Amino acid sequence: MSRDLLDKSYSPKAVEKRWYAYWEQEKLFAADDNTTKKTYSIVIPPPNVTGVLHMGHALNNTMQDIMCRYRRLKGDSVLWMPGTDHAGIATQNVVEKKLAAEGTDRHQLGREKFIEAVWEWRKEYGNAIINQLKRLGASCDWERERFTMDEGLSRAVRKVFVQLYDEGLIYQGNYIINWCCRCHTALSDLEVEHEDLDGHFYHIRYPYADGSGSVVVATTRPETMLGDTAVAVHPEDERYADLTAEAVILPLMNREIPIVRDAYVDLSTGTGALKVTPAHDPNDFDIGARHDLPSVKVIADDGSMTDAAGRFKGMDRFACRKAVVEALEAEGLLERVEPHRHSVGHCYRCKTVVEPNLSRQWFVKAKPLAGKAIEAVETGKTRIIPESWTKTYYEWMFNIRDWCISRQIWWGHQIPAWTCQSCRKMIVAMDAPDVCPDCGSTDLIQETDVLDTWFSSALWPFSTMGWPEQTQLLKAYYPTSVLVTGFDILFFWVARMMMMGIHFMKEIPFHDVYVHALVRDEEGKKMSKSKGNVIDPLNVIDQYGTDAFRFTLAAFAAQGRDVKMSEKRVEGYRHFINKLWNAARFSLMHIDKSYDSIDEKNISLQDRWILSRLNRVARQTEEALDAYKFNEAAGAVYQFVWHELCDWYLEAIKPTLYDKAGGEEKAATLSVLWHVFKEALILLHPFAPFVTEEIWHSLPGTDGSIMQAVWPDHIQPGNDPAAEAQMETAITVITGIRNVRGEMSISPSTALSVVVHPEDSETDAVVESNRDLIVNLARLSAITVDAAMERPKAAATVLVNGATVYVLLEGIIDFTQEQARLEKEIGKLSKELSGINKKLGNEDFLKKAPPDVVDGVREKHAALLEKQHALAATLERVKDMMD
RNA sequence: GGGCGGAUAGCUCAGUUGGGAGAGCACCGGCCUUACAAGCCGGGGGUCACAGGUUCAAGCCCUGUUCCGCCUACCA
Repeated sequence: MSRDLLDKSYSPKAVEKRWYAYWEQEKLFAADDNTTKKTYSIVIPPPNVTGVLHMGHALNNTMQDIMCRYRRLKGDSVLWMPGTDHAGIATQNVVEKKLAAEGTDRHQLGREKFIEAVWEWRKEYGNAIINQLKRLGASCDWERERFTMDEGLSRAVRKVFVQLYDEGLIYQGNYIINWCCRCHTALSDLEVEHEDLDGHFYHIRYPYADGSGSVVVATTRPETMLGDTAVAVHPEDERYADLTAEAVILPLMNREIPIVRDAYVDLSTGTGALKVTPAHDPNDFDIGARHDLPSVKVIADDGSMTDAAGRFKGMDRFACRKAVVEALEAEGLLERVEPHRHSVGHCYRCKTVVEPNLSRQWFVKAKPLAGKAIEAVETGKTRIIPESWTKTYYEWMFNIRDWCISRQIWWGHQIPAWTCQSCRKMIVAMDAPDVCPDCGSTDLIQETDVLDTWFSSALWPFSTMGWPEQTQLLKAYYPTSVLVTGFDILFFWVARMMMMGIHFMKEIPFHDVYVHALVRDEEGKKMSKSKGNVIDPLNVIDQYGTDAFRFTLAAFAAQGRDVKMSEKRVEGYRHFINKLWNAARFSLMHIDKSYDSIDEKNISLQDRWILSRLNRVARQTEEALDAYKFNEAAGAVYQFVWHELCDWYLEAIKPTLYDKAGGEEKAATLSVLWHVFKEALILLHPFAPFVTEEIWHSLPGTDGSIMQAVWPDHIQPGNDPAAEAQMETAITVITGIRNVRGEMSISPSTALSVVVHPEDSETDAVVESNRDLIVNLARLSAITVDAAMERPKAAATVLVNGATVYVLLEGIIDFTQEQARLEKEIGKLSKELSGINKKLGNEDFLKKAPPDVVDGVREKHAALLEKQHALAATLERVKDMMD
C-alpha cells in the first residue's frame, strides 16, 4: 500500500475521500457489543433531519471525533452513536413549504398522506447532514444510525409516555400556554424566543358600573381587553380603600365585570389597577382561578378574533389592536399612549409573535423528576464542564415548571392516548386498544396531538442503544462517557436527558457534560443568514481541507470562550498541515525501513532530546484532552511538530542523514526518526485524521490503519532531563550566533568562525561534544572551544549561560553596529535588574517570601549582574577599538 | 429584575497551588541554505479596562466603576 510522496504540497481532496471510504469499508468505526475492553461512549447530539452542516455542528462533532479517535488509540472500545432528529415543527414547515410550491397544502392532503410525504422527503433529503458529517471525518458507528421516529425509538417513546402517565407524572389540563398562530401549535416555554421591541403602553379608562367615576388600566395588548373578566387592585391599596363600586363597565363590550382584590397587583405600578384577561395572560389566569372568574377567549388559534370579540369578530389580532385603539379614542376612553419597549415572545421556528392562549394540553410534572437530576450533579456523579455552567443548570432545575409536551402538528410521535366515544374513558397504552376496558365499546379515537420533539430526544442516550430491551450494547456502553454540546440546548435537551435517564435507567446518562461555546464570525457576531456573515464549513473544507479546518476549530476552542472563525485562520493551519506533509516527504526520503527498537548506544544529543520531548508532549496532550482542553492539546502538538521536530531536530540530523558512508550513527538516527515521526503522526491523528492516515501508509513498517495504532505511552528511551538541558545550552549558543548574524546583517551564505570560552565544565563538555551540531545549525566554518585562548579582537561577543561566544568578524565587523547591539543588550539587562534590585532591597520580601523563591531571585540577580559587567567590559573594548 | 462571561501586543486570543508577560497572524530586516517561499533566520512592539484593597509580591484573590456580549424572567 506504500506510495511515494512526491507532491510538494498536500492536496486534501482525493486523500480525504479515499481514506474515509477505507475506514468505513474496514469497519474501523464499529463498536463491539461484547467487548471486554474498557469502554468509551458518546451519543451524538442528533442533528435535525432538515439540517445542513453549520459551524456549530462542525465544532461539536470535531470535538467528539477528537475524543473518540483519541480513546481508540488509547485502546478503549469506543461507541460513537449517530443519528438524526425528526424535528417536528421544523420538518413539518419544510415539507409544507414544498407542498405550497406544488400548489397544495397538508389539509388538502390529509394527515395520513401528509405524513407519507414527510417520510418521502426524509428518504430523499434526510441524509444530507450525515454525508456532511462524514466529510468532517466523523468516525461514528454508522451502521447503528438511529432516527427519533424509527420503530424502536417510537416504541421507547410510547413506553415512557405510558409509564409516566401511570405514575401520575403526565397529565392533561386547561392552562395558558404559548401558542404559535402560524404553526398552529402549542410551544413549551423554552421554544419561545424573547426579543425587546418598541411597542406602546395604552392607558384605558374603565367607568365604574355605579357611575361613581372610573379607573385607568394599562396594557401593551389592548385587543385582549375584549376578553377581560375583571379589574384587580391590591387589597391594601389605600387609593381604592374607600371604593364603593364593585364592578366596572368593560368599554366597547358594555359588559359588567367585577373589581377583585388580589395581592399579585403591584402597588407601585401605574394606577395600581390591573385588567384581568384569564384566557390570554398567565398571571391573569392565576388571578382568575383564585377569584373564580370566567375565561373569555377572544383570540382564536389562527390569530383571528373569536365570536366573543363582539363587533371585532374575524379581524386579525393585530388589525384588531388598531381598531380597538381607534374605537376607544372615539369614545374618549383612551387616556394616553406611551411608547414602551418590552420583550415580546416569538416562535423559535417561524418567528411569529407568540400568543399566550388558554388551551387543553398535555404536561409532564417536572419537579419530581428534577430532584434526582439536581442531586446527580451535586454529588458529582455527572460533572458539567466548564463548571460555571452548573450554576445555570441548578438555576433552571430549581425553578423548573411543568413541561407542555403536546403539539398540534402532524409530524411526530402521536400521543398514545385514546378516548372511548361512548363512556369518555381515557385509555393510555403502548399499543392501540381494540375495545374500551370499561364499557367494551370499539369506538375509540386516538389523541390527534403529537409529542414535543424534545420528548423523544430526552430518551436518546438509552433509546438508541435498544431500550426498552436490555441489550448487550446498553450493558457495555451506558452510561455514556461524555455528552458534548452547546449551551443553547442545555435546558432543551441535557436537563431533560438527565431527568429521563435517571428515571428510566436508574442511572445517569453521562459521566461528563462538556459544554462548548458558539462559533461566531471574525468580528465575534453570531452567524446568521440575515446578517450574511455565515461561513459554510463545507466551503472551508473544499478550500483548505478537513484537517486544517479541524485543527483550527480545536486550536481556538478554549473553554468558555466563543470561537471566532475566519478563513484567514484556517489558512494558517493549512500551512501547518502542509509543513507536516513536507516533513514527511523529507523523512521518507531517508527512512528505508522500520525499526523495532532504538539503538541507544549510538544516539546523539538531538536524538535523546527529541525522544524526551516526544514523551513529554504525549503526556501533555493526554492531560489536555482528558480535561477537554482542546486548544492546549492542539497547541502542544503543533508546537512540538513545527518548532521542535521540524525546526530543530530535522535540521540537526541532516548532516547525519546525508552522510553517504552511513555507519552506526546514521542507523541509530534513522531509528529515532522513524519512531518519533510515527508517534508524532499518532499524536496528530485525532486532530488531523486524513493527512496522518495518508502519511502512515507511506511509512515503512506500518500495518493497516493509523486508527489501529497505539497511543505513545512512555517510549524508551524517554524522559531525559539532562539531554533537554544540554540541548537547551546548544540552542542558546546557536541562537546567540544567529542573532549576531541577523543584527549585523551578515548573509547566511557567509560562513562564520567562532571561539567559545566555556566557564564551567558542563558547558565545556556540551559545546565540545556537539561541535558539529553547532557548526551546522549556526552555519559556521570553524569553532574553537578553549577557555585559555586569547580573546579575539575583531569579534562580536555573545554571552550565554556558562560560556562566552566570540563571533570572529575580521574585516566584516562594523564597530558602530556592534556598539549599538551591545548597548541594546545592556539596556535590556538593566531593566530586568532594576526590578530585581527593588525586590532584594525589600526587607519584608527577604523575611516573608519562601526561601526557595528568595534564593531563586538571588541567583538570577547574580547571573544578570555578571552578564551586565561582562557586556559593559566588552562595550568598553569596542569603544577603544573605534578610537 | 436576576445571573454568567469578557476587557492582556496593531488584530485574534492563551495564561490556577499569586513570584519569568506569552502564542498565532500582521509588521520590519536578511535569505530561493539540496522537505517545505504555504518556507527559513533574526527583530521591534504591552500602565494586563479604570479606581481602591489584601499580600513581602497581583494579569491572577477581594470590593467598586465603566464598556461589550450572552442567558434568563409573568411586571400589567
